[in-house]
Amino acid sequence: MPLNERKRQILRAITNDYIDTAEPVGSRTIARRYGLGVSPATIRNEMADLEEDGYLQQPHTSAGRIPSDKGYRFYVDALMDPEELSVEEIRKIREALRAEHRQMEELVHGSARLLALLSQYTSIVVAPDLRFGAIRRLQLIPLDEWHVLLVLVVDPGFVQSRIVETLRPLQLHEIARMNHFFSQRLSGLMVADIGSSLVGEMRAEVNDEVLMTEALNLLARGLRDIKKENVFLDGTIHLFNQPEFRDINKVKVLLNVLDDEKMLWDLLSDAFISGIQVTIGRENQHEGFQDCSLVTASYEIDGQVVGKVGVIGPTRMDYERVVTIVECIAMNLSELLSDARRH
Amino acid sequence: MPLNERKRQILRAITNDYIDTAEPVGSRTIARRYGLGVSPATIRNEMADLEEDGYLQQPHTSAGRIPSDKGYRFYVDALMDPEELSVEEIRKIREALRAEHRQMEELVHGSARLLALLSQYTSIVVAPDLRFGAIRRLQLIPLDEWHVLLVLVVDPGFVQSRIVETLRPLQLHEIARMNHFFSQRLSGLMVADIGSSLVGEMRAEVNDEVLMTEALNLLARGLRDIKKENVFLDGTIHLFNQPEFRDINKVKVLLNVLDDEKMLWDLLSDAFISGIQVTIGRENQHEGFQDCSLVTASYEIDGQVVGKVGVIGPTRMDYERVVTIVECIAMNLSELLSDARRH
DNA sequence: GGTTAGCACTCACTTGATTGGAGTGCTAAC
DNA sequence: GTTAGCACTCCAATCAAGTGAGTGCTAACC
Repeated sequence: MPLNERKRQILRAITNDYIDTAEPVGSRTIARRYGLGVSPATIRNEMADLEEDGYLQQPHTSAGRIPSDKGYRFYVDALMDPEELSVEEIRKIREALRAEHRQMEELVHGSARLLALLSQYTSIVVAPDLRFGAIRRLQLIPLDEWHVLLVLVVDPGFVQSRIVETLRPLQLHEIARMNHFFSQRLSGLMVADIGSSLVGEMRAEVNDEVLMTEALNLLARGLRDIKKENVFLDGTIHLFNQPEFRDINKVKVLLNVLDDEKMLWDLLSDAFISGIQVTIGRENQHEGFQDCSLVTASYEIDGQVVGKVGVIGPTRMDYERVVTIVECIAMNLSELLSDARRH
Repeated sequence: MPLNERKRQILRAITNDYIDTAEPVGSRTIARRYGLGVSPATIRNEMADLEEDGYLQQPHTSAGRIPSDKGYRFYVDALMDPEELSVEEIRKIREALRAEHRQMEELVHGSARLLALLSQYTSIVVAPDLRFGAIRRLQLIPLDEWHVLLVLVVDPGFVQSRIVETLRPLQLHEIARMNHFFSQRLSGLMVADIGSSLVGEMRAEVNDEVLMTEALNLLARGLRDIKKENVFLDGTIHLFNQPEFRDINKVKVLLNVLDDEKMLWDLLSDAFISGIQVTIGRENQHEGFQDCSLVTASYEIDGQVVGKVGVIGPTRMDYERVVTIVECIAMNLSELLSDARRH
C-alpha cells in the first residue's frame, strides 16, 4: 500500500497543520487552507484510507484526525521539508558557541543552552566520557601535608580535578617526581587504559617502589569517580508551553525521567551512531516517554563520535525546524572541538 | 491587640490544619479535631476577631478561614513548635554529607540535594564566592605552546580552573618561575585582593619585566570570569506536589524565576545575616514569588558567613519541619567546611 | 470510476438551572 | 461569656439542552 501523491499531500498537510495548531484537523480545514483542488468529501475519503492504513487516528468519532506514530514516522522519513537556516542564523550559532570555545565543559553546556533557546524545546547534551579521551596532562598539585589535587586534562581540553588524601605526608620533591613520571608515561593514553598491565610496567621501570605505590594509589582513588555520565539538560521550562503538557501529571512523570541522570543516559546512549536520529512516541520504550519524540545527533572529535546533542518534545514536534537546528549545532560543536584539539 | 491564649490556640490550630490539608478550615473542624473545650460558635466569634485583626482571611464568604501572611508570620515567630530531629536522623544527615566532604563543590551541591530530599520542597544553595576566600594555591599547568591551565584552589578546597591562551609561546621554565612567584606572593590572599597595588608591587620586585607582564596578564584573564554567582537548585519537581501549583501557569511564572540565576541570587543575597530567616509571601518583593515562602540559613567557615542554604515552597509550608531541617543542614555544612580547612 | 453535494449522525463542549453541603453571622437564651 | 438555632451565602457537582465541528454514507454527476 504505497501512498499515492495525493495521500502524501494530505498526510503532510494534516501533520503540518496539527504541529502548528495542536488541534485535530478536519477535512474542511485541509480543503480550505491547503489548496489541493478537491472537495472536503474527497479528502474525507482519503483520510478514511489513511486511517485504515494506520497513518492517522481520531481522538473521537466526531473530531478531526491527528497523525499516529506511524504517520509521524512517514512524515519524518519521506514528507517533511527541513527548514533551511539562513547564513545569518548559522553565523549567530557559530558565534554564540565560539564565545566559550576555550573551556570545553562550558562549550558543551553552552550547546545545550543554545539548543533549547533556538528550538524552544527541552534540550539534552551528553558530554564526552573522559575515560575514553587522550590524556593531555595528569598532574598533582600539593595542597598540604596530607592532600594533593589531582588535575586531569583530556583532549581537547576537558578538565577535571579531585582532591585526594595521601596515605602518608609527601615531600614536594616526591610529588615532582610523580608528576614527571606521569607526564612521561601517561600523556596520550586514555584513562580507561591505565590498567594493571601498565601499572606493572611502571612499577618495574622505577626503582622507588614505595613512591610508585603511593603514586598509583593516588591515581586510582583520584580517577575512580571521574564523572562518566555527564548529561546537560536545558529548557525544561519549554515543556510547559506545550498544550499536551497542560495536565500537571503528565509533566510530573516526564520530569521524573528527566531528573534522573541515569534514565536520561540510557535514553540517549542506546547507539552512538553518527548522524541524525529521530525517535517517535512508542518507538521509545521508556516508561512515560511515549508521547514524546527525541531528535538527536552525535558530535565528533576528529571523526570519532564522542557525544550527543538532542531535543525532547511532544510527538507533535516541529521536526522540520528541530532537525535542522540539532544538525547545525552538532556540526558546529564537532568543528569547535576538533579545532581546539589542533591548537 | 495582643492575642489571648485561646486566640493563639485557634490560630495555631487553623494554621496547622491548613498546612496539612490545604483546605480552608472551618469552626466545626477546629472544635472537633483540636479539643479546645468550646463550641464551634465560640470559635467562630474568635475567628471573626482574628480576621478583623488581619491574621486570617476567607477565600469567600461561605468558606473556612486560611492564615494570611500576617498570620503565618505570627505563627512562625510565636506559635510553632519546631520539630525535633531524632539522633538517628541527624546522624544520617551527617553521614550523607560527609560522604563527599573532600570535594567542596560536591559537598555544597550535595547539601542542596539532601535538603530537597528531606524537606520535600525545592532547595537552593548559594556556594561561597571564591573571590573572597583565601587562595591556597594558584598554579599554571602548561598544556601546549600557546595554552596553560590556570588552577585556583581556595580554602577550604574549592577548585576552579580555566584554560588561558598565552600571548606568546612560553617555556616550561618560565611557567615554573611564574608558579614559584604565585605561590610566594599570592597564598593566603583573596582573589579580590589581587588589585593594582599588588600588581605594582610584584612588578617592582621581579626584575624580569616581560615575564611578569605575561604572568599578570594570564592571571587577569584567567580570574576574570571566575564564577561568582554559584547557585545550586534541587527538587524543583516537588513543586508539582503542592496543590497550590496545580495551575500550570503559576508554576511557569515560578520556574521562570528559578531558572534565572541572577534572580535567584538577589532573592537570597539580600542579607548575609547569620542565623535562620523566614520570608513569607508578600514580604518577598519578587514578582511571582508572592505566594511563596523562603526559609534560609547561612553557613559559615570558621565563623565567617560564606553562603546560604534555603527552601522554597508555598506560603502554606510546613515551617515546623523545614526550619529544623534547614538549620540542621546549615550547621553540618558549616562544620564540614570548617573542618576541611583545619586539615 | 473517481468526485462531489447533501444529509443524518456522533460527540465534545458550553451554558444555565438545580441541588447539596459546608460554613458563616446573627440573635436569643443559658 | 458561651452556646444552640437558624437563615443566609456561595462553591462545586450534576444534569439537560443546545451548538458546532466533523464524520460516513449515499446518490448523483462528469
